[in-house]
Amino acid sequence: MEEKSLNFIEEIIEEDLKAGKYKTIVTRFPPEPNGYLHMGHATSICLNFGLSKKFGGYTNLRFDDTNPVTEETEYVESIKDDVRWLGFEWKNELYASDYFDTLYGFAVKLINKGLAYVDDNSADVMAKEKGTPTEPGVDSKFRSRSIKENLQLFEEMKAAKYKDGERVLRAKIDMSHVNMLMRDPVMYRIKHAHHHRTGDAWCIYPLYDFAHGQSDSIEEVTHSICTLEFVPHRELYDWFIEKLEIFPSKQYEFARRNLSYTVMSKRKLLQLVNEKHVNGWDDPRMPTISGYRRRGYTPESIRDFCDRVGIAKRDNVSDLSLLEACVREDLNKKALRRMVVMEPLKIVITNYVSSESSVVSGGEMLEIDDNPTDDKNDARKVPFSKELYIEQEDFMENPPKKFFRLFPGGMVRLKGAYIIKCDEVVKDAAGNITELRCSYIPGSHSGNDTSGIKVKGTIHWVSIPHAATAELRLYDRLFKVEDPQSEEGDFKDYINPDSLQIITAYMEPSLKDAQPNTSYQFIRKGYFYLDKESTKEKLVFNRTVTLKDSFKSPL
RNA sequence: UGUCCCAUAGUAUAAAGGUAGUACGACAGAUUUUGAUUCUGUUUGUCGAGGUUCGAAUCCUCGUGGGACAACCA
Repeated sequence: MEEKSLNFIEEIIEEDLKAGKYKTIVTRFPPEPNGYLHMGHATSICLNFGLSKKFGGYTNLRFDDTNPVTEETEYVESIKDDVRWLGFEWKNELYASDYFDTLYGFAVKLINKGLAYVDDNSADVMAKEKGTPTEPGVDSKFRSRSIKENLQLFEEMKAAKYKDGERVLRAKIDMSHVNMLMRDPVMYRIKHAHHHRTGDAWCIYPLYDFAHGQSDSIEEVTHSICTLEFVPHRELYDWFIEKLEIFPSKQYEFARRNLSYTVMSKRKLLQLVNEKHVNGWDDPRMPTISGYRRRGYTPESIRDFCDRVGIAKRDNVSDLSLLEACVREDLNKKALRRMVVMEPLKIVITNYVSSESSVVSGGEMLEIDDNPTDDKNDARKVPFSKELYIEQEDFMENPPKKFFRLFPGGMVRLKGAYIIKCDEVVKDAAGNITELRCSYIPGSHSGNDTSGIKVKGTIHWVSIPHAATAELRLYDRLFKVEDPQSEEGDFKDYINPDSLQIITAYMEPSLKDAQPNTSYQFIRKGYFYLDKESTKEKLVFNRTVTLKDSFKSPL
């Protein structure tokens, strides 16, 4: 068996295990519940859960809920749904807020060690004293407070004696440290805000740097994996763990996953939602997991995508076409084939007379495969009649060379039915084509063709008297440019105004019973999936992705 | 004019000092009752300059380019 090469994190883990550093590895997926999960999170989820699965161990789901003003239970629920949907099971469901007591104790410990102090300065003053990346900062005048005074003030902060912003607790490290994060970072701030889980029990909340690593340590996370922007935090992460003398979790960073023709930061996605450029977090155009789910992507295809893309430490923008290739590959195996006409052109088969044994009025029932790539050979019945719709684009009055479809005097096969010939083009007074009059070749019945005629093209069709209708939502890329965030100006200037097109289509009647959570391939058109807004009376389908189309229109 | 991270086909990712490979894309052809699928083939790459070495994508130095860092966000 061929061994797949390891990525750099897998290599680290393998070495750690070989060296006996850990008996078993523990990872965690630590979202802040302040938005919906997107494809970047999917990468992180696949990585973290994949690692513990591969090397033995487990993964916790931990909500990094240390900022009560941005976090909501709605987000917690959606995050859990998304992780489950992707196919992963966490060992423990945990919250940073579970550790507020412990964290408070850690802070007291540092004060007692003379490694933390209460600062009364305003945020402005502190920012000024902090210096810049090239200039050292200066010590706060409160830096030398006694341990006793710090202890008392910190307790008073907790006891709601002060207003927001009046005081903070800072680590005492080094105001001229080359790493800005080591210049006495704030550990606790006062926020008289309602927390989604702890309610009003607290009015001081730890900041990321005094919560994340500590939570990792409490859970004995062995490999704490995050994205590259946290590289400068690692030094502080290690400092707190060392001074607190707690379990030495280790942080490793990889490059955030970007996708072409979209944006991938919660802040930007939130803007798209709030400013109504899309219809909510699960709008099928969004790169959110819930958006992809609603659009008809499968968890398998997203996992496959994450797998194929891999991880590394350099900035990247993955090709949307790879994601699309992944869904197509998965859906090609699973999707039921159906015929749907999106831009109808009426044809009348002048010489067609329904057989006497016909089970449908004015026509006959034909049996057509559900999925030719499948050896189950399931099929459904499709009514055929004298009046049909075909796609407008499947007919050209003056066809170029290599046009395999219908044209005056030309022949095509109707999928699963007969070969027809176009005899006459009917136009209205304005010269628009309103109808085609065709004749069928009697011996050309699908499956037992005795006509001896070979045609180059096969097109799909729908019987007009039997057709059902549905709304089709056709999605295109959300942005006009590959990497909207690296363009000049506001990323929203690059929104694709045509990212959603809504049409009414004519469907073969079997689709009246279309099921939710089922992918259909509308033959020659793409993969479709019932939307959550669909009803019995009005069917609504989302186009998951088009079929690959190598037909080059000569125009 | 600081510190840190990064640099391999168009994109993404391998090659742990020893033949630069894979996937997607693009292009061409075969098959096809979906111009789909499937199959075959083609295309394109180690940021630059030095150094170490029998041998460098890999190690070192200096450049160049991109990114991160000055929130009481995460």
